[in-house]
Amino acid sequence: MHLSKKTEYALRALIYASRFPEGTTFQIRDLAEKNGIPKKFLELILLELKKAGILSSRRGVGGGYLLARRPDTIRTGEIIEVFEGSMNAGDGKKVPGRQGAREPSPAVARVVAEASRAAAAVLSRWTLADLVREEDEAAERRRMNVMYFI
Amino acid sequence: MHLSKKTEYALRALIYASRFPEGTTFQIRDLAEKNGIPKKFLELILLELKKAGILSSRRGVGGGYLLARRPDTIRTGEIIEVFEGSMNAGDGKKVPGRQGAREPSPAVARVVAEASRAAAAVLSRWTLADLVREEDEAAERRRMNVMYFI
DNA sequence: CATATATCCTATCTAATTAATAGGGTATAA
DNA sequence: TTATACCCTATTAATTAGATAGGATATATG
Repeated sequence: MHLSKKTEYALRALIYASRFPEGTTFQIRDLAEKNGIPKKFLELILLELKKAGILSSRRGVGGGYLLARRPDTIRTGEIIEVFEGSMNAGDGKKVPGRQGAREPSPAVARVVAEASRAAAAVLSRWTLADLVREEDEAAERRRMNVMYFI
Repeated sequence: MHLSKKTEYALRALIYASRFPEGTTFQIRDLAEKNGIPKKFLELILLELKKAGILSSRRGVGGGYLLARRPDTIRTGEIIEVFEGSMNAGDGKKVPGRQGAREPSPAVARVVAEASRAAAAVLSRWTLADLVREEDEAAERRRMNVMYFI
């Protein structure tokens, strides 16, 4: 499964957002600088996350973004769907198609749908809170490894 | 999960190939015409499937392509991997990356890897023989529906 | 109320990837 | 020796992803 840069940036942004105390905002500029993400590109991404009801925002001086809900209620699959479209079948926009082109085989469609559902099931088991915890544990493991080698 | 045109064409081609008696060949031209696939494009695809050990071929007059193995030994995942690359993590070619860019979060990597494995498991359960059977059953269902409406 | 701040919005540009063509080369049966 | 059908490399066209650009709008604060 391949994630686009948009999705990757979105996930990093939301992990970042999760580290702020509930109700306090962060600024795009800081997030962009600290994570090496192009600021203007990040604006578009956060805006989409807002429209999806995952982030909310306050404009003007002292404003910024913040999570719209608690991290343990935001599923990873929900985030990915915003940028990659539904993992499940039948989400595609119908294009006219070239002359002579046939419909994709129903058998293929079914297998793909089943595989997508299997992946979606995993992605909906993991919440943003799990990602943060996992990230902290990975950092801790790295720290222990460094100590081991000294 | 999105399939590229190449993968779609490859799957259609292999379902088509499965319908010929073992050991008999079919021609690119016929396959292309009957399925509305650009012939020259299809050549490239069949060639890749041959290199992957899924098809074999005979050149010259009376030649053509045929399955290299029996349909019930060819897994759907194997076919898809030829064109989409491994479903599992760590298959990407490392690109230098822009200044300031960070590594993708280990937490994200892990979730994606788990989701990919779940999808790959489904795709490796289904064989080409299953696809053909499923397609035939779908056709039969359509036929019954038509009768019902008469 | 002026100003600085920070989000909001739409359009455009560029690079990369995918899809498709093109034009012969090579093996083989008849 | 000829017609057939796969084999191979290169090029072009179309689409999508990634990134920039330039301002519009809302708001806290002096």
